[in-house]
Amino acid sequence: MIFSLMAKDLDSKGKTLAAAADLFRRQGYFGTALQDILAAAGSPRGSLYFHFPDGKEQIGEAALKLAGDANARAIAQAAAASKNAEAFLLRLIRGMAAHLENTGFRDGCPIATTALETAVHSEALRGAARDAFQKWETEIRRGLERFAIAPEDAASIATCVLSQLEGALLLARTYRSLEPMQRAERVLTLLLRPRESKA
Amino acid sequence: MIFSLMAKDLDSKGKTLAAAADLFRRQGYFGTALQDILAAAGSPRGSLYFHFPDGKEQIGEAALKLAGDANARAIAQAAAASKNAEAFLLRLIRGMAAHLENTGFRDGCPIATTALETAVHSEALRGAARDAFQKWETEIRRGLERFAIAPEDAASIATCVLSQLEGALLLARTYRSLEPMQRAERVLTLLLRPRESKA
Amino acid sequence: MIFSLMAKDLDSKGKTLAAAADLFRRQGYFGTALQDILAAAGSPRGSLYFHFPDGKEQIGEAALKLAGDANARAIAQAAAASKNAEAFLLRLIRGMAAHLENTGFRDGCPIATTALETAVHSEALRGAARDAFQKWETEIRRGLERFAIAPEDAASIATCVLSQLEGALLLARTYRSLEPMQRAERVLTLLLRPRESKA
Amino acid sequence: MIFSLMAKDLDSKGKTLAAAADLFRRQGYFGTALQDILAAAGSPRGSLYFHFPDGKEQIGEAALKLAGDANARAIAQAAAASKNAEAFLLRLIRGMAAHLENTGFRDGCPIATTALETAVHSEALRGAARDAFQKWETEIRRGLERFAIAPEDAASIATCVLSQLEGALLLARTYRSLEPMQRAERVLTLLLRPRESKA
DNA sequence: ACCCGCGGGACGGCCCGTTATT
DNA sequence: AATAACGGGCCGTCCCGCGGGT
Repeated sequence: MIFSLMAKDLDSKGKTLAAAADLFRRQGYFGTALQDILAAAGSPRGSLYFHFPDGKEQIGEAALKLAGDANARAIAQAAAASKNAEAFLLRLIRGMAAHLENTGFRDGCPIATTALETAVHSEALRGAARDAFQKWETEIRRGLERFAIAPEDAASIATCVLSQLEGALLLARTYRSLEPMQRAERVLTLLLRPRESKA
Repeated sequence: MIFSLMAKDLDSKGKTLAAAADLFRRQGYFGTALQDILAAAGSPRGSLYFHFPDGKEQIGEAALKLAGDANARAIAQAAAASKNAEAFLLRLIRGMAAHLENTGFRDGCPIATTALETAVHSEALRGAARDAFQKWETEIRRGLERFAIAPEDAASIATCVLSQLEGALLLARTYRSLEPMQRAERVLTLLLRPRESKA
Repeated sequence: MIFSLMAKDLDSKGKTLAAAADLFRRQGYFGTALQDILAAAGSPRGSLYFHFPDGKEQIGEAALKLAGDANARAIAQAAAASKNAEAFLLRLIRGMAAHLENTGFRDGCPIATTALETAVHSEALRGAARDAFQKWETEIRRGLERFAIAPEDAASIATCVLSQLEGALLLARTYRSLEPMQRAERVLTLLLRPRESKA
Repeated sequence: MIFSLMAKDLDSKGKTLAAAADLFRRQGYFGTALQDILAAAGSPRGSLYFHFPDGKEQIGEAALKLAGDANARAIAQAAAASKNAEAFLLRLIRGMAAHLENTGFRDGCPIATTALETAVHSEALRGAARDAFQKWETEIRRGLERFAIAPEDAASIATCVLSQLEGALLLARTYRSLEPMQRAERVLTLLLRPRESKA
């Protein structure tokens, strides 16, 4: 059966992965011990090596991909549920702000911490982080194009939107305050204004 | 003499601190071992706990403060050297982009990595990161006010500018590409436009 | 059919055993992981405990027996192919020297390493090693008796011959040089001289 | 004070080393865990990495050197205490046999096991084992020359003597019997006979 | 009935951040 | 203020059963 297979898969590998993604998001990559992941997932130590023969790095890669894909889907859904570009972007940032607040400022971006930690240490993890960010950018761009943003603008705006979101998340988490998130809304709005003739 | 004192101080404590700040910037807090710092500074092992009785956390705090203050000064100087607000903000981001490129995308923000890593682990380090970011915001705000930006706008714009810079640095480092930095310039320009009536 | 049975057996159990014997010879018992054996034999993991319910120790025992019997047969063949006692012993040591050289000094005695490693750890493996060595001694003794060596001398000489061979193999492997093997030939020759009146 | 310093040194590093040499002799290199060594020496875990920064391999090297040098000295002393060549060689083998018996066949050659185990795994350990064996050969040769053995013969005889000793030790340990040691005496005696004209 | 993918505890060695001694 | 030593804990992986497939 499909369901039992999925359930089975999620009991062993998927559960570990979900726990890993969660912990990497909160504590970062180096700040999370494999022990923590196993304890959170309720998995024994040895089975980990079976599913992830390359060890922690492979878990990190898979966790980044998992979180990246989940977020990409969420972005696409936000676009589909919004009736204009501004609503779309505001939905994104407000969703993040709400999640941040709900977790007591513990759950920030699931990629950023690991990306920064491993930018120099591991090419594989940097690559996984890059893929995740790029997927997000792509989804934001697609969402914008949905609302008739000119394609030549959408890509550039998407990058700025993502930068702003990431920066605001970083500050909000560090300040333990939603103010950076709220102020960031202004930027999102400004970015959607028709670009003036550049002289 | 002031100079000899500084030199002397920089031989023992300051040198260690400079090395720590550098390594934390590139490798993050948990990714940097005390051994690495000692090796980079050429300091002997035992003397570390003479200068920093509270251990690694204290070194981290001091390193964050060092890097934070240095950057705050650089922001103030950028403001002083610019003839209008746009030039000021562009100088900031272009300076960062140049540094990033010059170090092969190794030197990103000296605070962000440690801030994210320790947001949950250490209240002291989160506090030090917060202080650094806030000093930067303050300096950016002051720079903007220098160019007649309305005080009630300057604070908000400063937060957005810092968010955008941080986010762009994160993406640029992860992508190993300056494109996010270049695209971020648009945001900085947009933020300086006179705010329209919000209807 | 005998052949298909052998082939079948050698595909599953015998293949694993052959790989084990090979690896134990080169890397020793503790230096060889079950994983290495499985990888070399191309066998799956779980089937191992079907053939060897007692685990690694049982594999070690079987591998020692396999290598011991093969070598015993080789000794008997060497005796049969030689026309006098000296030729017999020289054939033995030169065969070993050639094999050592052909494998880049990797293939030494297939028993010695495991025998020494497990002399204290496992009574079963020490027993298997003892059986192998004793079979060799017996075959050497028989070979000598074939050439009219007095039975009361043959047993003693056989022990000395085996000791000399083993010691020379050890030194040759450690030195990565055939010189100990060549020098050992002298001992083999001396042992065959008629024993003088010990007066 | 020199003595207290020596005692101090032997309490930390030397004690660990002595325990390591002992355990490697009995259980082999891979069969001995660092934990075993530390437990036997009563040393704490972390100090090991201080004294031996390169880890187990470095301990192995040092232990092989320690045992090798001690044995080389013992050989020289045996030569000095003997009144002819035969007495010298018999003293060697009988001393080893006595030690073997006294330890219940647990203490064999302190080098051989590790030498065979690591012949393929570690170049450093193979080198250390080689050095030890060569020192022994040299001491045996010197001892023989003391008793007017022709220099061109002494080296060759020394190699054969060492081979015979090592092989006999291997068999004796595996058989748990002194017989191979006793029979080896014959070889030592034969080796000292004047070499005949080789025609 | 034979086989094997998957999962499970247990150490193995390494190294980290730290403290007494001097 | 620097050498010497210290436990703790991390990651890897080792050797081993339990259930489903064929």
